[in-house]
Amino acid sequence: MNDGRFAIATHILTLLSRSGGHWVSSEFIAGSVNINPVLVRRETASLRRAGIVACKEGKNGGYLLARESDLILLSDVYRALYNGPPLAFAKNRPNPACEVGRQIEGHLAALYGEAEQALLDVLGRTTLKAFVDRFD
Amino acid sequence: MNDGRFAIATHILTLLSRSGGHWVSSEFIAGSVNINPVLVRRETASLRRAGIVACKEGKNGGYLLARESDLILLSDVYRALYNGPPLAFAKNRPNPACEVGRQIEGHLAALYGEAEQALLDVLGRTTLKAFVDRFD
DNA sequence: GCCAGAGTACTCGGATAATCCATGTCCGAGTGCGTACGG
DNA sequence: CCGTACGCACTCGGACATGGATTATCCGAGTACTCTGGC
Repeated sequence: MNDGRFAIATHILTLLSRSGGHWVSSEFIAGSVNINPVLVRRETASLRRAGIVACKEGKNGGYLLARESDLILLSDVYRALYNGPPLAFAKNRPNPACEVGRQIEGHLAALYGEAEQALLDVLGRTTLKAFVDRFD
Repeated sequence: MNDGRFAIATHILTLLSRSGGHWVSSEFIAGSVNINPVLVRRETASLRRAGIVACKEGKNGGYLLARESDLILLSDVYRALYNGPPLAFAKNRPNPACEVGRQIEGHLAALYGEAEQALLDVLGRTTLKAFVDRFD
């Protein structure tokens, strides 16, 4: 979560929520977030697969919220981005010949499960609309 | 947190907790975690700055818990590793000319604060000793 | 004046190249043990 | 035989290469608006 992707996604959705139902291009979004338009499309791809945003190609195309902002929970956004396997150990597996190495993945997975659930509880308490309403 | 650093640190501390008060070298730890010894030293450097582990150079040197394992909370470990500024936006600052871009960092920081606190609450409920006791 | 059709402009999506950070390798600093020499 | 001093082996810590992943550039696919020609 602290890799910036959630921040980008939230920024995108905030812009879409304030667009008044108009299609917003990735280039415009990129200008506000101050990143490359391709990165915007990367994130919107995840959000689109999760059914949070809709896209339209061609002239005057862009992105739009797929449903009302008060029906989008920030936990939905989190899940849309991090729906992969729980990455307790990304690359190197611990040494199975070591008593600790053999068991730690399971224990860490349990701990991570608790932690992630707590995170989702917090994010699930806030809708996108509530978040956007905090802006002037 | 999902970058593997916490997993490595927890693994290290588990090994130290089971060492029976003997100094454990970074190379031995690396063998169990299955990573390069330098990465172990990187993490122990953070843990040492936080006063969680002690180190000794020279022959028969290595690392040791700086205090009893039931006095080390997993939240202490988390704070030791991620004590930097809240990285809501790591690299590119949002466009200040945009109404959303100007405000989103603050709103995200508030949200991240809540989320991180929930995480710390979970981790703060478990001591290193309790975690290690789950191993056979 | 009105309709149809092609052209054009604009946008998303994916493939390929460049950049950056995490990882790995190497070398210096420090410490304890072993050994050898002198008393 | 005992004490001291030197040398060596081992370990941490930081500086400099390397590799893979993130980021940026480019090109193709698709859609709506526009302009032109015909009726």
